[in-house]
Amino acid sequence: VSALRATGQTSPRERYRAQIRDEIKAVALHQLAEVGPAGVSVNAIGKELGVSGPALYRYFASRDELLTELVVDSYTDQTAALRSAAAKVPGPPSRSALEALARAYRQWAINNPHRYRLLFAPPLPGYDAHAERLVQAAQASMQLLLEALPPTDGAIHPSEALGAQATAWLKARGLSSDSSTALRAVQTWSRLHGFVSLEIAGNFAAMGFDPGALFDLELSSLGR
Amino acid sequence: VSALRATGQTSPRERYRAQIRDEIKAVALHQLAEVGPAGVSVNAIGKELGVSGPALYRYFASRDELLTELVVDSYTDQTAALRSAAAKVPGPPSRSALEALARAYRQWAINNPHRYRLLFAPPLPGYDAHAERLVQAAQASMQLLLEALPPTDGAIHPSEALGAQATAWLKARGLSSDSSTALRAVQTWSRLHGFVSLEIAGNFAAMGFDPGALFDLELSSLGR
DNA sequence: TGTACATCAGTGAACGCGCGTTCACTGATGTAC
DNA sequence: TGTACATCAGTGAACGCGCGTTCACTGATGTAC
Repeated sequence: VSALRATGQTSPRERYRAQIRDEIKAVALHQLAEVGPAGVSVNAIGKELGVSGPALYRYFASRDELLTELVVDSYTDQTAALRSAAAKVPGPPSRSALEALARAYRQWAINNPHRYRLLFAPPLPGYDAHAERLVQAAQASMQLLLEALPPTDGAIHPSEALGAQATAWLKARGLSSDSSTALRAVQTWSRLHGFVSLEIAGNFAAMGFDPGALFDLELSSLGR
Repeated sequence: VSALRATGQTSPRERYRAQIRDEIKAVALHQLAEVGPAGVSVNAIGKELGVSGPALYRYFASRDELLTELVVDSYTDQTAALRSAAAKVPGPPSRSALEALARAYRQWAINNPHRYRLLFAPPLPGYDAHAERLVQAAQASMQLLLEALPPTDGAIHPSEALGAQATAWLKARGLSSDSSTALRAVQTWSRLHGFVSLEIAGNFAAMGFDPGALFDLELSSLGR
C-alpha cells in the first residue's frame, strides 16, 4: 500500500470507497430533489442503495457532513460550468462573452434546479458552512462577469459612497476593473438570479410564457 | 348567541378564539424565522405560549393548516402593502408610481424576510396549496406593476410568439394593457425579485455594498 | 502457491429523541330558566 | 338574583413513527510470509 501511495496511485480499496461515496451523494441529490433538504435522511439513502443505514457511516462522519459536501460540490460544479463557458469565448470582454456566460448560468440552474436552490437557500437553520460558501460562489460568478462585461455607452451614476465600496471590493480581491463595471456586474448577477430563480420555480411557465424567449429578451438588455 | 350572530356581532368567545389564533400564528412566524419552515413544531409553539401542545388543536385542525394559513396571510399582507403604496401615487402610470411600488416591494421583503421566502420557496415538499398561492401573489404584483409602468421611449423587441403569449395573458385576466408593457412588467418583477432575494440573503452586505444605494441604482434603470 | 493474519465494509439490534396527533378528563366560562 | 346545565379551552398521558447515531458482530477482501 505504502508503495502505491508513494507513486501517487490509489489502491483498489480507495477507488472503491470513492465510488461508493459518489453513489451515496448521487442518491442524496436524488432525495434532495424529491423531498427537499430537510427530508434527506441517512436511512432512506441506505434503503435506496440497498444497504443498511449505519453502513453510510463508513463514508460520512454524519448527515451534516454529507449535506455539506453536496453544497460544496454544487458550488464547485457551478463555477466549473461558468468557467468552461467563459473559456469558449476568449479575448477581451464582449457582448458574446457576456451572453455565453449568462446562458451558461441559466443552463446550469435549469439542469440542476435543486442544487441551484441549495446554493441560495440555507438547507439547515443556522448552517454555518453555508454562508461562506455562498459568498464564494457569488465571488466566482462575479469575477467571471467582470471579465466578460464589455464597456457600455449608457452611463451608470452611482453615488460616491457606492463607487467607493465597489473600488474597495475590487481592491480586496486584487481585481483591476473599474468601479462602474463592478457595479454593472453586481446588477447583472442580481438580474440573472431573479430570472433564473423565477424560472426554476415555474413562474413563467405558469403564466403561459416561454421562458427561453423571455430569457432572450432579458439577455438583450443585460449589462447595458 | 344566535341573536348576536344575526346582528353580525361576534361573541366574546369568538373574539377570544380569534385573538388566540393570532397569537399562535405570531409565535409560529417567530419560530419560522428562527428554525425555518421545516422546524416549526406544534409542541414548540405551545411551549412558547405557555400551553400544552395539544391545546393548539382547538384552533387549528393540523400543523399543515397552520402553515398554510401563514402562507395565505403572507400573500394577503404583501398584496395589501403593494396596493397601499400604489394608492399613494394615484393618476396615470408614472415614474414615481413605479418607484413607489418598487420601494414598497423591497420594503415589505426587508420587513418580512421569512415571509418573503415563504412566498417563493415551498415550505413543505409537495405542498399543494402553495403553487396556486404563489401564482396568485405573482398576479397581484404583476397587475399593480402594469398599472404603474409608464410608457418608455426605449423599445422592446419580443419575438412574435412571446408577444402573443403576453397578449393572451392580458386577455385571460381581462386587462387592457398592451403586450409590450406586460413584458416590461414581467421583466421588472423578475429584477425586483432578484435584487430583493439577494439582499435579504445578505449577499450585498457580505460584499461590502450598501444595499440601499445599490437599490437606488437598480431602481433608476427599472422599467426602461 | 498456500496459509495465517489484519483490515474493514456492512449488519442488525438498540439508544434516546422529538414529532404530529388522539383521547378521556377537569374545570372554568357562559347560558337559560 | 340564584341555580342547573351546557359548552368548550386546556391538560397530561399515550400512540406510533422516523430520525441520527452507537455498538458489538460477521464475513469477505487484501496483505505478508
